[in-house]
Amino acid sequence: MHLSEQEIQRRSDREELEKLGIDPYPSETFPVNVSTRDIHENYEKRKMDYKDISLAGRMMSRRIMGSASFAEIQDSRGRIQLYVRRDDICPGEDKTLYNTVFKKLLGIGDILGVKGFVFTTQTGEISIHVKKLHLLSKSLKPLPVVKEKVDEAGNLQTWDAFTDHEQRYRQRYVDLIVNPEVRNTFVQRTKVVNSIRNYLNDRGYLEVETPVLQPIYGGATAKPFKTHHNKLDMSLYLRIANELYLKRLIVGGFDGVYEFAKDFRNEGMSRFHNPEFTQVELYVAYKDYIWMMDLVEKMVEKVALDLHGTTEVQVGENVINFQRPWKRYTMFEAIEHYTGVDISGMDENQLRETALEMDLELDGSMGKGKIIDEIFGERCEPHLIQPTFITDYPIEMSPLAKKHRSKEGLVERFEAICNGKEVCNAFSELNDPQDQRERFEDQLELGKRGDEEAMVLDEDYLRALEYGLPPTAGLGVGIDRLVMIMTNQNSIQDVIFFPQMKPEKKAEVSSVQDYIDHGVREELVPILEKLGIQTIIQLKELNPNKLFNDVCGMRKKMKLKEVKNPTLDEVKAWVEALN
RNA sequence: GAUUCCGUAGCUCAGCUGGUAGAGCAUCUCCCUUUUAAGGAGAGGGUCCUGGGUUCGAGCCCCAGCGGGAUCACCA
Repeated sequence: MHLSEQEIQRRSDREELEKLGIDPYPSETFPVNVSTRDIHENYEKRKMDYKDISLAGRMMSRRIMGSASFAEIQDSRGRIQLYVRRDDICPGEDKTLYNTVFKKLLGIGDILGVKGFVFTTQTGEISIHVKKLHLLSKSLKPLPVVKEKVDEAGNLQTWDAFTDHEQRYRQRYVDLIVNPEVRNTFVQRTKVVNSIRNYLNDRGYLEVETPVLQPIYGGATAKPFKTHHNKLDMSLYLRIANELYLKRLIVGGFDGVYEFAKDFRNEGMSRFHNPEFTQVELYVAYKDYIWMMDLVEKMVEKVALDLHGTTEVQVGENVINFQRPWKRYTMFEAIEHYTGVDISGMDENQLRETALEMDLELDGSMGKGKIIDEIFGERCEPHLIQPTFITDYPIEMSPLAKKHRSKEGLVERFEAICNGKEVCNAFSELNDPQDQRERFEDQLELGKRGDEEAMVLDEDYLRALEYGLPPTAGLGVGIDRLVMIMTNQNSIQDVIFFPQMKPEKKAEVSSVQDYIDHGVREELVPILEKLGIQTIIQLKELNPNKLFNDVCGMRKKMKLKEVKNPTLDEVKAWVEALN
């Protein structure tokens, strides 16, 4: 493994610490009695309470000014400045702890425990005057150092920010250490989930768990991930939704169930799509979609209030206001409003023509429902910035929703659209088993026409419906997208800790032992590595005379006086062994 | 999957028409009793993503690949 200069330095610092009898990874607990946030919030009010404090965290900066130093330590809540004076942490004659350990062997990124008292410096910064200093964990990787300053206007300026998306997502731990707003986004994410969970629990709905591995996937139109169970020797699918299982539970007699579900869809990725994502689905017996619209409005309004204390949320250029009531359009009204065309009476051919006139791309597998969905998705959805309910969808695109009580060809379904994207989907659940069977059969037909997302027929679900599903309202809320809006993030990757990425490629590198086994003296290995040789195989292609010269030259350049040069015969042996 | 942009030191980024690689921070050494992104002085640090090609000569030009971003498509 190739180590950078700084990594080698840190490994050597670690060894020096051990030689001084300091365990770089001690096992004893370090008692903490205060957080940085507690100090910042309460010190001014209750100064006497902060005379004997104990705090742990990661050292983020260090400024040495002779026999006194300043450092910043970061815990899970924030940062605070440390004031470390030589004669305080080294009261006796031996000044090693300050001069050697603190000034030389510790570094940015190390996790420290400190004991002392809180005070305010001459420049007015609340700080900890350190009396005792403990190393709790030595960091061997240099941390990207981000400097920040609040200017007179109150704006946060940053220098050398850690911004590379690939590194931030692959090494989220580093992202979290150096970019505090990232941590905050994820705290907010959990608040969104808690807010919804509390809302639903307060109404007496039961949080449940249903299978992730499903023999028949269902509940949505999407392509699944397929896997295999060895002992049962059968195919299983990672769920694309949990809808059908939750409704089985309503059949079983629960009157309100919900689940925060990780769902998996084997489709494209974008800033709105990760292969695994989170939805909360809720089913409530003896209710309909109109009732559910009220619930969504109240619940999401509460989420905004819980997070921000207001119903208004800044999202990109827009301020989105979640205050009830939200606008409501039927799907046909929305299309007419944004395109001027009334499609409510059209058959499939007329719809196809209309869509083509709007320059939309269609393919042969698209039925009536998909075409309408295409028109809506292209011409209406992007315009819907403020939260808006779209109701009464065509029956063809909603195989699990109940027929509309009064409008022919439609179902009792709504979506809430916000910032141009769907954030939830709900309907009065179809509970007529015969109708449901026919809808599944229509889906099979679509599947035969080439629609890869068409649903498959689930006999067990139909059997459950035959026992009788009460009238039920169902809801799915995309948590990732709701969090994106609530936290003003532009990409789903910024609200998922570990978004899916291609694996990092590992460069093939021979180990020192590989070289020794090949007859290369250990002390010569760093020279070969320095010459850019990664694997022993590479030696095969080299001219032994040139390699001999290069090794001797590099030994001189690296000033390795104690290393004996190889002989030409030695080098020839390395190369010939491979040819 | 398509289009397009990007990949240079631990981090952020320069690098001209092709002429053997630079800055700030970080690191190291020395000096220094309270500083506010930054105390002073000095030093070291590079597979210029990878592999081919063109050329006397490639970080730069051409081709292929890998990884990532953005937009579009599919979708939530």
